[in-house]
Amino acid sequence: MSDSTIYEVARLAGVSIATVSRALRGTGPVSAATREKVLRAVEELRFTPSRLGVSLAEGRHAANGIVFPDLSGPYFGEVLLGYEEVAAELGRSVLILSARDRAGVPETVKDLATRVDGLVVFGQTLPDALLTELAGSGLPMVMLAREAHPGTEAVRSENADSAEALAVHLIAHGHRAFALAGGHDEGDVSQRWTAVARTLGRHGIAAPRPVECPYTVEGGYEAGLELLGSGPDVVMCADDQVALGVILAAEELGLSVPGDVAVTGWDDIMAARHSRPALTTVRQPLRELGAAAARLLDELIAGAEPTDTTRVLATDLVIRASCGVHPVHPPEEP
Amino acid sequence: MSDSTIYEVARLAGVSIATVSRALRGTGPVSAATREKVLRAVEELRFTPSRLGVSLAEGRHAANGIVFPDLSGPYFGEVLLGYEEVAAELGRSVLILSARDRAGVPETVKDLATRVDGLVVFGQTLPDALLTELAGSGLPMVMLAREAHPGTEAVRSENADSAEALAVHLIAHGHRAFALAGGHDEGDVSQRWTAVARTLGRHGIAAPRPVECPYTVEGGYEAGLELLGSGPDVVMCADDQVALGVILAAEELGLSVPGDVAVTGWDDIMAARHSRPALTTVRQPLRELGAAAARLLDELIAGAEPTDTTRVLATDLVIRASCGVHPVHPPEEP
DNA sequence: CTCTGGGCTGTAAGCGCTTCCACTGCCCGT
DNA sequence: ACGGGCAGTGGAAGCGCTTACAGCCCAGAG
Repeated sequence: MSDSTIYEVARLAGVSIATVSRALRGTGPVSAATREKVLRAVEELRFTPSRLGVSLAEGRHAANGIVFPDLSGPYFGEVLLGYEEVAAELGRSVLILSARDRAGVPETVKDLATRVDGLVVFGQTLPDALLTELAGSGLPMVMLAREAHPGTEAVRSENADSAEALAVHLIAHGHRAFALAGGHDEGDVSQRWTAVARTLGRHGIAAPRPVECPYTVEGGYEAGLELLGSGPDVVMCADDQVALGVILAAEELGLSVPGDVAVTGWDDIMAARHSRPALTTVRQPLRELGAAAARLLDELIAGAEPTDTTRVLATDLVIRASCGVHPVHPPEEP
Repeated sequence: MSDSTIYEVARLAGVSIATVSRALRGTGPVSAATREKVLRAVEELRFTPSRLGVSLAEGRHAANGIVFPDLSGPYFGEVLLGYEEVAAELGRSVLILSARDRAGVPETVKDLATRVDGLVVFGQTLPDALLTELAGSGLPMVMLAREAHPGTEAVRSENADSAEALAVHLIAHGHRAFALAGGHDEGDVSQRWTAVARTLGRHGIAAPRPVECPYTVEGGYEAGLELLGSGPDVVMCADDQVALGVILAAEELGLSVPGDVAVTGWDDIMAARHSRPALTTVRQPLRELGAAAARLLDELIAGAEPTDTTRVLATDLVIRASCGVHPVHPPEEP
């Protein structure tokens, strides 16, 4: 952008750059006549202050970053949207970074860190050592979809209670042979599996070991082919994409859902509602998750001390057809 | 980020900042011993050069922006992912801006423009006057999902041919009473409707006026309630979300899809494949769209002159159940 | 033994802006 | 009539870095 600088504006207006700056930001006294001259010059030159100069002088970026894993799908998009919206309201630009190539990630993230006033980090995207280093350097950070790391804040949605409620519901359906699809290494998911295991245990049901798979439709399909061989009553999945994949696998194997096997997801992505059968799942407040992170980050940037606290957002159990047919099934609002 | 500066590194290493800079970037000769000292100091201070300083001195940001409309849904997320991936490969950070609140958009975009080396702009997100001003200021720009604006490059996916193919397919199904859901004001969509109208005309079928609606499930639902009253054979929708909404509306009205009315979408979002019935649609190469935009932008930033050219990416007609039952319907790969 | 040419370093001039400080008038109180 | 105060303004010092440009020293050439 071959933009004009504050010097050209000052020259054209016949004043000093200090006056231009004051006139534009409304800091310090400027006579009406002078302001007028400055504004005219700004108009004529189509001057917009260089963010670089402003940031360097102000010592702040008016921008913050968000780093998320490679995963595609609707989940991150939604959270990102909520995040960007609030950040924009707070006058901050948003830098995104997808930590896909493990190789250069630490450098890339550190570079990102010098472009922003604060950072939101998704789940287990970054190694703990790096988080510690970043937090230690005084970078305001908010963790998303996991517990707070020392020196940060965190927001996640509720896991254990909803998982228990879902398990209880499935048990009430008469399901006894459970299968779990989707690894348990990630913070959020492992909390759910733990709660499920506890709940099943209380009912005298043995908790299965989750079958690891990528959180994609393809991953779910593969896991489904493997799982369904043992003839479970129900497959609980780490997220909706996995569940959709499992349903495809069931179809492939000639099994009816929920007739032969029930399937549940997590997240309530758009496809969950439109799938056949419609997916029983747990709705996460994705936009709110992003929005809350943006607000927390803003507080930290404003000077609040990190409290290592994890905020928990409520979820909704969404009962649809995939977990077993219900006597009454009121239509959803569009 | 209370990071250390190059001065502290220089002092600790006992050299000048110029030497530190040279040692770190490998520009200019530095003795092995000195380099060693510098690296040790960098290590000890955990020094990462401030992007602000570097950019100001280099006169480049190593970052580019992307601005998209308010719309949520899977579409933008996918494109964004493709964009970010390539941008990262090219060593550029990505700033995102959602142009939702019409009020401050010009200022916000201009501010964004001073943070980046180039900009990708989605569809009709920004008024033409603003595009002209930005392009006129020498900002490298790539338009996405629309024709090139003077002074820019553009990438979109193919519209007319696929729309015609889809219309021909529907006619072959025996459908005659067509309805169109989703406004025609946007560049991409209007190209499709034009092609559909032409095709229908060739078959002596009157082309209907598209019913305007937001490109969301809700919008499609409302439009569906309105459209389905006149008993069309088939509803062609501006995108998959609208189509899913129309299907819900049909369900609400007790109509079977595709028995009573066929429905088609556009984009092939994830939900299209899992919906009941599975949606006949046109697959857009979303990631590639974003990736191509990133590469084009990089060329412009590297100094290429804008050619006002629009690249067109091929699409795939995806025939599923929603347009009418087919004798043979091979299962899709997961 | 002097001269020359590199190799290696440091000095300093920006890059575009904000803001502290100093300075000039001018109005007002006394 | 005179000093104080303040609105209005310009000068200049950074903010953290890159990069000419210049200087130094030493080896090899003549």
